[in-house]
Amino acid sequence: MAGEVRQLDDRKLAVLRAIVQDYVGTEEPVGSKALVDRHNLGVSPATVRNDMAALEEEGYIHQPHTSAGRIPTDKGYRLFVDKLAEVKPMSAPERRAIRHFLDGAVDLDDVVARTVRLLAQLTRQVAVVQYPSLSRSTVRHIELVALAPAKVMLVLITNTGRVEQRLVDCPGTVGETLLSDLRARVNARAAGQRLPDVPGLLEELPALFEAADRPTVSTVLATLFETLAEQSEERIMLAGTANLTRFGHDFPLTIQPVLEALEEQVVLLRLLGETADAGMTVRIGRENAYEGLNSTSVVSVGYGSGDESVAKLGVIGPTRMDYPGTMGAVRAVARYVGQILAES
Amino acid sequence: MAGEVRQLDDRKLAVLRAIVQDYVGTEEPVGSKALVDRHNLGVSPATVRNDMAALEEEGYIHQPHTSAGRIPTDKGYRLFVDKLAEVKPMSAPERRAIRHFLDGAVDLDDVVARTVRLLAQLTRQVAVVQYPSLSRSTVRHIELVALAPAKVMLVLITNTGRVEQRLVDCPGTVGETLLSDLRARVNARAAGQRLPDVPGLLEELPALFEAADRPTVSTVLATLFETLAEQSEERIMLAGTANLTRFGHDFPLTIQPVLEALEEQVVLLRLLGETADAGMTVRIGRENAYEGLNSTSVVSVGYGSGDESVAKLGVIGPTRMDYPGTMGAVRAVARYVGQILAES
DNA sequence: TTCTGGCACTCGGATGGTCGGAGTGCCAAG
DNA sequence: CTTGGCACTCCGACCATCCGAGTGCCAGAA
Repeated sequence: MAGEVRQLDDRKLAVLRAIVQDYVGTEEPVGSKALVDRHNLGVSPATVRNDMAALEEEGYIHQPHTSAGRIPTDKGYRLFVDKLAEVKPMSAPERRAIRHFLDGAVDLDDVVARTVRLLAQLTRQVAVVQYPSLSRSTVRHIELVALAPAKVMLVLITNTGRVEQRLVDCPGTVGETLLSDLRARVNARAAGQRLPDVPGLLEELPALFEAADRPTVSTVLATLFETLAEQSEERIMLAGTANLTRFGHDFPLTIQPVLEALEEQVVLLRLLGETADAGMTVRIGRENAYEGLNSTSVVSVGYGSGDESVAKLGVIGPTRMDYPGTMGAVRAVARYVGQILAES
Repeated sequence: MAGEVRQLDDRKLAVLRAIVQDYVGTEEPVGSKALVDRHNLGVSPATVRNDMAALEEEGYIHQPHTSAGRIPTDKGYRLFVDKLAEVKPMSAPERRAIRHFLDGAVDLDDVVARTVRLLAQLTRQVAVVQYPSLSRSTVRHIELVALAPAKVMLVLITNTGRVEQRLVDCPGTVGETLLSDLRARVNARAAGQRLPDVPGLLEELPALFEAADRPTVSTVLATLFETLAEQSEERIMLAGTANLTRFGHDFPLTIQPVLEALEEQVVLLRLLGETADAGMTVRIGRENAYEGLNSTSVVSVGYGSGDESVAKLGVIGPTRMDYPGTMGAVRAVARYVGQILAES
């Protein structure tokens, strides 16, 4: 008995899978007849209809009008993603192309720019790439440059290639001796350390200097700490917004909030922030906290130079997207970006 | 006689001006009756109709369908901009708001980001701001940092606050003495100079070093020259794409090419590049070289810290835009950005 | 000569009715 | 439990009609 119930459920799942696949392909509600024609489920349309009724009862699919085909609901897509779909790996030529395209990058900006374009092209959707975040990076070098008697430029270089600079107005004239002394000490302690740990390591540094120099040292360090902490400096790059126009022909109403969301770095950062550190995150329709993205899905994943993720990237598309393909592309790109970062 | 002809022409121009204003306001073809109702031209609809016929004959306006109102053509807008419209100055509160909003910026990225958002908000259109170009800037400081025995990081800081960094792989180990010597000499010659002039000034620098060090010096200099020359590093920031959705309700067909154009930095750079160095440039519809922007107008202007323009900014909107207001906003923002840059 | 009121005409867009077909739900039989 | 049959629903396309805004032109007034 249990076996037969199981059998039934399997078929219902197969029907759901078929509905999702067809709908993603055609963008039109799919009916029972079309289903049996296109997929060789070994049953008749009438049977499929019964299954559909059950699936609808459970909230996995839904019909826009009484006598129309069915459309997957968010819940339906969710089940599809969780249970029915397998991430589609990139083909060998695709992998080569990714590799080749990313290999040409000359600096971090370029890596990010190439990545985001590549992702947009591969998925034909909107791609988002976050710059390696400061908080996960380590210090490669901290440079202090005297620009004027009381002006120092502070340059922070991270292992991910990110460079941040700040102008420091010092309370008094800054001698070259003091500056190189400070530079040496700061680097000795901070180099190789994770950014958030640095303030702790430099805490008693002013005490090591002569009283006269302490204000200057403190000022410089304060600016450094600010720079380290500045989460607001999280940056993001975007590409493929033109793909939004393919979202369906009813879209004028739905494209505007999406574009607005994409302009708000804060929204995007939060979006990516919700990505799990390991594994891929898929947020479908209403699962997105931000209202403007209620009819879109977000596929995101962390990437990093080592095992650890230093930032996130992802794509944003209609809920009716090709999940296996998209997930495959996102995963592959994330992996290669990680490799590139590790090499540089 | 001549006086009477003149009179006629003046009225026709007034009619054209009225048509442009009404059409920009309502987004609907404007008929003769509506015109005389809304503007107090002292004549009857029939007279206006005659003038309209003449204007159409001349190609300044056009009717989409036989029995519809008139719409200005690109040529009509051009005449309007050249002869009939006056740039609308910003009101005092608006100017204060601009000033205040831009004053909060902490670094160059922030200035550009704020500017572009501000411009998008003021004009309710798509805004574009080019980063101060390297070729117009001068060197503030060049820093050399040893990262590894044979790896040097080169950091170029310009007077506009731009920072460029490059990794240099040197042919051999680089001693600290050599590095500081090189740093001192380079800065002594290059500081304060315009970027394109720098290579010339450093040309015989290798000759001043010992033979053993020359390969290293040359390598570093080569990278520096590359960085200086890298026009491709021209960067641009964009905001307000969501405003595209207001372009009219027929827009699905027209929004896509625009979005595509906006994604191509190259297109945008060329667009801004065509801006006259002094004064404001307005390109209307077909006047834009890029095909995707054939139904948009671009208002752009140079900005700079001194009298000289170091970069361009502008907005992109439908040909049916509020030219006086847009031009006013663009001019005002450019002026204030210039001031901000001059101060920092 | 220039402007004006009148008039016939055009044509786009809205309204509403009809019709076909895709798709459904249900039922009775296999 | 599956299947074929059947009645039913209802969307969307198609078509005809109609209304009104707007035009061009003309004859008369200023």
